[in-house]
Amino acid sequence: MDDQVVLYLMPHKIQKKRYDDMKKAAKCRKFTIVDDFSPEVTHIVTEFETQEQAVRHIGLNTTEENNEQSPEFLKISWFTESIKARKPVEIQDHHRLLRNTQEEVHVEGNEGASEPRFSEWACQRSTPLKHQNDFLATQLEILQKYAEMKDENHDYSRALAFRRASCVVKSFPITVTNVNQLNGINHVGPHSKRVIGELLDGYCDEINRIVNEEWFEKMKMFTGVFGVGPSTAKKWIERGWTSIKDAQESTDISKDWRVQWGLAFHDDLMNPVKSNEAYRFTEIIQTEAEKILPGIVVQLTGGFRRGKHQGHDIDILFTHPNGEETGFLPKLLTRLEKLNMVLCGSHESSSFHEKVLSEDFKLTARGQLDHFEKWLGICKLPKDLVSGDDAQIPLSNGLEKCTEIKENVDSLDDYEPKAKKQRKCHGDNSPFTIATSERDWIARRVDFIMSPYSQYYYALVGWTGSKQFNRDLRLYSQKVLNRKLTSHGFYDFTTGKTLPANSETEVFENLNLQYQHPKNRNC
DNA sequence: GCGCTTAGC
DNA sequence: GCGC
DNA sequence: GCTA
Ligand SMILES: Nc1nc2c(ncn2[C@H]2C[C@H](O)[C@@H](COP(=O)(O)OP(=O)(O)OP(=O)(O)O)O2)c(=O)[nH]1
Ligand SMILES: [Mg+2]
Ligand SMILES: [Mg+2]
Repeated sequence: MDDQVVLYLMPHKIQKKRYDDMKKAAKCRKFTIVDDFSPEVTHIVTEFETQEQAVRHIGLNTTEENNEQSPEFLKISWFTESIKARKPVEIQDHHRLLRNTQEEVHVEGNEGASEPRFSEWACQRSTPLKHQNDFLATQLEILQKYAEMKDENHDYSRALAFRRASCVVKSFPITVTNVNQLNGINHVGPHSKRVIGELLDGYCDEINRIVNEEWFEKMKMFTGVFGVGPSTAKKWIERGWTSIKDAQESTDISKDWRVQWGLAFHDDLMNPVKSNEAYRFTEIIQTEAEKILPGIVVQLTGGFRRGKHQGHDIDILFTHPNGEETGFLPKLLTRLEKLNMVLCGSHESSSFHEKVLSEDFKLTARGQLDHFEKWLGICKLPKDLVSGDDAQIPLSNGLEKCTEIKENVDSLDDYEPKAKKQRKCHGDNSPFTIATSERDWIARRVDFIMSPYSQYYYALVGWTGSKQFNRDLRLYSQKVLNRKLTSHGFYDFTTGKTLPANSETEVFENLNLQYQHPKNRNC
């Protein structure tokens, strides 16, 4: 009788319910089963294919074989047989996990081919910007958007379904000419198939009716305002408003700073940001950032990092390899305000910073938060930086355009400017007054994010997106690996610990996923 | 029938 | 809406 | 509810 068996059942790749049932079954039969891996574990049971995969997820540094002491790595089949026998059965070779050889294991279903079979997970497929089914994807995303805006009986999930169908055709290797080509492909169900079939025949009534709906046009227009979502947009339509002007002229409009500034600068913000503009702005920010904190890493992320030529904003991620990042964002914002580049914005903190709970990051004497990780706002960018069709406008030139007060700037370093400075808004004038005044700059939505170096590569993956890629990655993490992925890390629900990553590649390795280049994350 | 990404304000 |  |  072998009473030395200590069982560890890895939760990865097992549905939560099934996992709990299995543990219960083991406990019923008086097996010694532990929740977390520890050195006294003798039998590891897992759904992973190979021992190497399992080892990586236990987070064990078992590069060396630990002689007779090392635990057995076993398939689920050993577990089920043991449950049936009501005792641990004798281990045979077919119970053991495979060992990785030099060669990657072949994916079943397409012999000899190098391409893996079409995955049900978007994060396991390549989704480039330019693909084979632009028309179909665009049309399916009309259904997505319409469902998002209708949002009656939880239409948001229907919207998700259409988005997934769209992402399938975006990553499909050939142009779809017959709907039967999508047979057996996940996330393209009867409804999407019907729509695709009709589109291929030249006419889809459902989509036609939607694009001819005035309500849909108005919803798209109003939700295009920064700070206005479907709920507010519906209220505005019910008031009888039909144009942005109607909202701008209203007196009892929301006091939310985002809506006020969003309405005032709607024309500017509707104008898409071009990639050249984003690159140049990033260089300006890098120059200023390095003055404040030498060694800082400045990375343009968001859609531009995925190779998009246009975007609705500029997303910039910062980190510092020596962990000297605390307090940087407030300094950067103060600096940009002195350069007269900031219109308005707001700070967000993070609950994931180790120090945020322990130390007193309260208010400084100047009444400003001195610790935050994210800033969302609107910046002023010189018009020639925007229009400059990649001409040879030197950066300094672009900068001067923003800074009527530039001569003073360098001597202003710790000088408190004039009267009261509002928290969310800059200057004494109203957003509308500023927007309609003569100006040589354009308003742009900007996001700044500071990440501790230990979390940087998770932040980079998260802020590179796309949003749909993130959702899929996070769902995969939860359902397949039973772990939580965020832009701060990759957590084990049971141990509460996170796996470190020192590159984007390592983030994908931790997830046991093929690396996807940013340009192929355009889900 | 249930679940559908995760987080801050 | 789609997958389990 | 809106935003990333
Ligand atoms: N996890 C998660 N990440 C998101 C979500 N929305 C956006 N992100 C991430 C992925 C995006 O690429 C990144 C920047 O957000 P943006 O709204 O700026 O999107 P993106 O830059 O991709 O497109 P854009 O051209 O700016 O419209 O933030 C979300 O709902 N969940
Ligand atoms: Mg963006
Ligand atoms: Mg953004």
